[in-house]
Amino acid sequence: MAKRPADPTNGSATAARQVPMRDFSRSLPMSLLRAREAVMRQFRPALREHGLTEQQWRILRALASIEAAEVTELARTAFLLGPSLSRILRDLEARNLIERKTAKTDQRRSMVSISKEGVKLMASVAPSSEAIYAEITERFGARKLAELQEMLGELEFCLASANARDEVTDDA
Amino acid sequence: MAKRPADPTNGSATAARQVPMRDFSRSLPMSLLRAREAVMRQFRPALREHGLTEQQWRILRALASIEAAEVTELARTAFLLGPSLSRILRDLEARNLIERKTAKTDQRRSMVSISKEGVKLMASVAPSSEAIYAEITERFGARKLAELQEMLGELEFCLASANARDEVTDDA
DNA sequence: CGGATTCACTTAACATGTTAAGTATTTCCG
DNA sequence: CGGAAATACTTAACATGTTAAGTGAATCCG
Repeated sequence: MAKRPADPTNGSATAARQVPMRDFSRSLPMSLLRAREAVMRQFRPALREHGLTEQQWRILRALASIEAAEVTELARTAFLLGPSLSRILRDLEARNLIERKTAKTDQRRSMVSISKEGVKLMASVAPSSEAIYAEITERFGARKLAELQEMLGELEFCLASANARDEVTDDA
Repeated sequence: MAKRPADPTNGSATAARQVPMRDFSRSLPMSLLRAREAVMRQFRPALREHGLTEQQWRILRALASIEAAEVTELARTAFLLGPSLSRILRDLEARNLIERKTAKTDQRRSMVSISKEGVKLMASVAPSSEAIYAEITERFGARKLAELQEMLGELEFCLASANARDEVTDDA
């Protein structure tokens, strides 16, 4: 097994047709997607062993660091859309990994927090998670990793402002 | 609107509980996820105008550059899993954007190619797609973009070999 | 006060991601 | 030749991504 990137079908012999365009495999979205997938492939097995998906793990991690949070705030922190979060919270609550109670001052808001069981589960996963992260850091190089994260942050930032401009154009 | 990263709830006042761990928002998977999302957010509206999802667009692009391909080959090129690709091809075929015919030498294989309509659709989307890519390049800087892609490629590469090792360990 | 808005979610609906199982075909090999 | 194993998909099942619509509670204002 273990397919290498050296397969004949992807050779350079495929002439561009009508639309030149950047070589597909080198587009930025593809690069980001593949890099992320390569990283997550390292983590998924460990999470799976504990019955957690990547997103559930994100939520638990977020909750563990901020004590309690409203759903909207949690969505922003864990970078999930509302509907996804709604479903996942329902499931995590059913598994007793989180707790919810509606805020007293505002009945619309619901405060989410990690449960004792949730903390315990986190504690059991964290070591392997950290080990995997450490291995990635070692393989790729700590300095390069920091550089990469820096660049990713800049990319995000300079595209975020592009959206703000769109909002201005919207008020026609 | 246009929420800035400066919200009080994420302040530095939240003491770590029991599991220190890296600050959540700075984990590599999150950085990659957010960067990619920032990029795709630029493209999605244009694709949507033409009734295409990101994945459908990936497939059309891949097909346009390689003439005809087997499903497995296409999956590798467009970086999609088999089941996803199966569904999408079914839909694209129903919309007459692609064509399929089983290979003569091997009845299991099916050769996929882009249809005349598919080419036409691509031609109508490509300009705005290229324009968006150009704007991203300008905002972020062409040189930095190249550097970023280089690093992403390296990351992918050095993690790919990690899997090969796992396979060796599997044969117990 | 009270209807219109806004807000904080939740549901719904459809598309994809992910893993496992199923199907048909081909190849291996005894 | 013929059954076991491998191959190339496809289906199934469940979880998430994404957009739109729905619901109940708070707020704005007239």
